[in-house]
Amino acid sequence: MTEGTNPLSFLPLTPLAFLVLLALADEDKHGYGIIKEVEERSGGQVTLRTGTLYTLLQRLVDESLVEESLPSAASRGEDSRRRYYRLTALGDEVLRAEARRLEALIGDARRKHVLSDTTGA
Amino acid sequence: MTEGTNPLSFLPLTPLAFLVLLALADEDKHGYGIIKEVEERSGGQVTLRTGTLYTLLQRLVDESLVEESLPSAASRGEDSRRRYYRLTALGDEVLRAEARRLEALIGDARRKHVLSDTTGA
DNA sequence: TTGACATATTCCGTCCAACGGTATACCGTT
DNA sequence: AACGGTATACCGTTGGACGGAATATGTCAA
Repeated sequence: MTEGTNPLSFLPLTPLAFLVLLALADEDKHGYGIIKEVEERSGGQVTLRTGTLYTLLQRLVDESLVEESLPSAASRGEDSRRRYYRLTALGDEVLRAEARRLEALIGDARRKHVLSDTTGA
Repeated sequence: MTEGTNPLSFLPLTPLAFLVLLALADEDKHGYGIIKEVEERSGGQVTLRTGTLYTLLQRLVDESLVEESLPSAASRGEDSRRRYYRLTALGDEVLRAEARRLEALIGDARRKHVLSDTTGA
């Protein structure tokens, strides 16, 4: 790995990379499934084209944030063309680190009254 | 403006664009000041080079998210080389929209146990 | 008043992620 | 076998970010 294994060295993630890692956080998914999840989750606002997703996915594999996984028992019998991906331990750490970074920025935004303040402070 | 005035059409912002708009949220700043704020706010983690910042700033001006502002009364007497920038009404809307988008994603991350859950749910 | 250093902006070449679309192929249904 | 939906791969182009050099002004001290 050319970037070392320090999660912080991967930040900030591109918006799309964050979306993809987040989509893989709860369960392994195949490429097309990721496209669907991202589009639905954004309320159809973000349209993730195939050219974008598959090259991004390959990049994430190259960076060891994601790895291909053999179809699980649960997915056996499904479309054989599907290639499943899952987060690596490093990918999971990077996702958490980015989520914390964004959480801190949201806090800043609140302090600057960019967002309504839920705490009443 | 080539992109219309719908704030949602600007999303997602690049991580750097979000950082810069957020830096301008509370008060007008000059380029170098933005660089310092972003670096300090990230704990020295993000190093914003001049080439990156000034070209980004110009792009934001072209997109009508930011505009140059004459030095305010408060800043008069300061370094005359400084060029001050402020959010436009559109820029403010875009910043808010992006903050809300990120807030929603942070919620997803919590639901997926990527982040610790502050609500106890 | 000149020298040194920090501040501040501009400009340039390179790199790479994202974009948009096409090609290919397999799936299920009719 | 033909069709629409699913699924991945490939490719040329664009544009934001990168890294640094160039330029110039401000400040302060000797």
